[in-house]
Amino acid sequence: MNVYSKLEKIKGDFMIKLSKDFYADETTKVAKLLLGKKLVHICSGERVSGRIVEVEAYKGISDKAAHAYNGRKTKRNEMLYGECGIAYVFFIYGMYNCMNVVTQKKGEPEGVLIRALEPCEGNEKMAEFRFKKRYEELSKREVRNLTNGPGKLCTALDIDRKLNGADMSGSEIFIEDDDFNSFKIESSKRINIDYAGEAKDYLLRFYIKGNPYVSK
DNA sequence: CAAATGATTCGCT
DNA sequence: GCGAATCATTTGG
Repeated sequence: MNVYSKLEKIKGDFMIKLSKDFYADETTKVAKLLLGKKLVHICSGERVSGRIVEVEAYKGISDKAAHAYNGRKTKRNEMLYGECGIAYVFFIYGMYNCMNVVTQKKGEPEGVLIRALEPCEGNEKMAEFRFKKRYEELSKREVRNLTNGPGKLCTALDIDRKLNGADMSGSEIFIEDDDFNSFKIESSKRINIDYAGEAKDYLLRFYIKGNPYVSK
């Protein structure tokens, strides 16, 4: 399977943008493969990006924690039912956005929640979006809290519902493989899904062992 | 440090 | 109305 659509040369390094095919696979497998990849949003022509260090798999119809559990389909979650490789961005707790990438085949409403990033490029823009300050002015605590949670990373990368349905292989928001592979994967229960019955105990959260930007 | 609490809006029942 | 795939702040040790 050719999972790569494009080879791009940026700042002297080879970056490979993940194509739609990458996301067509089984959700848990895609979730683990996304660890170490780089999420990029082009903001006013500038690359703002972070390495994916924490994800959760949501297994759709059979998963009590998933928005599409039992085939539930609404205006809000309809993106999950479409083609894979699409962004599903939803608004939560009155204030925050969370971002998923849709996986598997059309009609299989599954996805991977991006839960934390390690900042890579565009630190000045991230500092502005998150704290309305210059990067140099951030406290140590603010630097550590730039992108270490699903709502935080959306604020830092200026991701909101205007990107719901965006093609993740397009030119505005996408994920790159830059061959970062030197890490161990840990798994755990998913976060803040106490309502989900037996599904709350599934080990569908994956993160890079020891990475300081994994959410607390 | 950990635990508790308030913020604030949308989508669905 | 109510609860939500969250976070910042405060409080107490």
